[in-house]
Amino acid sequence: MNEAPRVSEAEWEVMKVVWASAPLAASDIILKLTKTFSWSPKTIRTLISRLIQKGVLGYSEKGKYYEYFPIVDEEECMKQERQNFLKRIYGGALKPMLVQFLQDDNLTSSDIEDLRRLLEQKEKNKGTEET
Amino acid sequence: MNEAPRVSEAEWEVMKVVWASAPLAASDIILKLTKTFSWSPKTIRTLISRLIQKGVLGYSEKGKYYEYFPIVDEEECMKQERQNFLKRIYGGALKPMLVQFLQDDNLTSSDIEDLRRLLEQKEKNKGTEET
DNA sequence: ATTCATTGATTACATTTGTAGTCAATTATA
DNA sequence: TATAATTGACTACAAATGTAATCAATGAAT
Repeated sequence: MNEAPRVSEAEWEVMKVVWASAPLAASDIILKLTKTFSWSPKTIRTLISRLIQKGVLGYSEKGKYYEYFPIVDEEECMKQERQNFLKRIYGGALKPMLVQFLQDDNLTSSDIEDLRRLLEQKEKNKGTEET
Repeated sequence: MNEAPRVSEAEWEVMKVVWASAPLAASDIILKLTKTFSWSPKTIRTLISRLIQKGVLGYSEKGKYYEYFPIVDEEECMKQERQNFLKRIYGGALKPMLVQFLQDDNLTSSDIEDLRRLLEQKEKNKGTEET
């Protein structure tokens, strides 16, 4: 029921903008992206077209111009990307991956505390889980 | 000093095999990969060639055939992939990413405990860090 | 009203990637 | 040894991707 439309790296940047502030006119998308990337407006329009073809971006004629909005859910897509990454690089082994990310050492003390609390919570839930 | 050779997904699978058991003859690489993927031996040889062109795979004439070995370090490459992923999907924000991975709920109780211990350790180190 | 700029559709083109096939030399085998 | 299979170099080709340009229609600005 749910095809997996491959969103390329450049296309992903467009989706991020749209997810963040949809609905948006093409010109708005272009404005935001040209601040971060050296992309021609033409290029960005191409990316938009492709996202529409792929069925992940939608549009409606609002007023004189199109207004674009996401068709697919950001959380869902991110989850998919997480799973792809995990599978591709770690063969799906979550813990080793987490350990390495933790060892990359980019966490503040308060991040660490938050994560510990989250894990504590998880552990408790495990305890009360149904078999 | 260190160009970033883009290793594609299929190529990455070849590297994984080589990292795991180098040095290997092409036929060995092919044997291992055809067990997991429906790739023609020709395809795998193409991937090997491209990896050599990209400078991430090396070979030496051992006996009658080539023996292949990795030029780049697996840990380094994985770190690079982690960073790419983190940047691309989370704009570089490590904690949110970790939280989501944790919430995907694929950890056993003992995984969770290990991670907690690791975080505890990290927190201690933070305490004794030089400014 | 005329001209310029913008929008969206369509087309372009090089590079990368997936997925092989060809071919000459070499090796293994009948 | 004659023949078949394998190896490695080179070639092939379509789809995806990055990166635009062209073109017709529409809207904006003088």
